[in-house]
Amino acid sequence: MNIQSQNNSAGYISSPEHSWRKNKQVMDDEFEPQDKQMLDETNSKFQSQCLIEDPPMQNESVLSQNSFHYDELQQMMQAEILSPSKLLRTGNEPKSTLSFDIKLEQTSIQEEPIVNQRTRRKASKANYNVDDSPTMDSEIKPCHCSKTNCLQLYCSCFHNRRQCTQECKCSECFNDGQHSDEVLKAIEQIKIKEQRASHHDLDSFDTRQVWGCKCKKTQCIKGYCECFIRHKKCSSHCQCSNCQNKKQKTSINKKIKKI
DNA sequence: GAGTTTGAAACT
DNA sequence: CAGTTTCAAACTC
Repeated sequence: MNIQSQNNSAGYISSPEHSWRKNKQVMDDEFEPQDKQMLDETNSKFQSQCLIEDPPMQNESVLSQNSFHYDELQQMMQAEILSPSKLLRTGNEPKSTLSFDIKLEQTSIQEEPIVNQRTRRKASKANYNVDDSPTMDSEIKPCHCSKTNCLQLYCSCFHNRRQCTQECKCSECFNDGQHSDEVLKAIEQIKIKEQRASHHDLDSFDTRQVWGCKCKKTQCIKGYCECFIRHKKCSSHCQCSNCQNKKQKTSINKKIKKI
């Protein structure tokens, strides 16, 4: 078994162990106790194979999920800056190769070709991938930021760690490849706040991750709800009210039969 | 397309 | 850490 290490959108890499933990959390939310026992056995085998067949990570500092390494990030950003800037783009060409692609090449972990690689989930609600299929960067909708210089997580482009494009209608954009210092500072600040808050062990820049909605009025059935947008059922992580997007208790046997 | 509503992000 | 404000996207008309 060759378990692919997954990159996240901040340029860090989730280990197979980390992925397994996330999968287990999903399982804990989705299945009945009797179903979980069956899956636990399967997961135990899976985890054992991870431990046996996957070599130890070569560079833990690089692979650390939540650590922030300014020098490495700067290297990545510099590489990113080398890509065509917003001013040179036509809007039709593929957007710049993202920073984590470069990081992945620095590891010895086997990777899929970029074409087939599971790309980062789109960031903003408008940019969420509704069918959970791989998302081409060029499919990400442009932002319309007017006040944040595209340097906060409100900005879908910034959140996905990609430069704004000519299609964006943002004002005074600093995420255009010409303001790398500002971008780096913004990322650093977010990471620092993330570490202070420690609300979760997830990465703010990993937009594939869902850590629960807090919908109050829309019953989690409108585009405001991140779970709904992703065709995910709300889980115990959510703090929503009057939710109409909760999972239905179904037997795992039905799910297995489908497989 | 303008105005309103919404929930995430940021702030206090 | 709970409440408030700010923000950009979703939504409505």
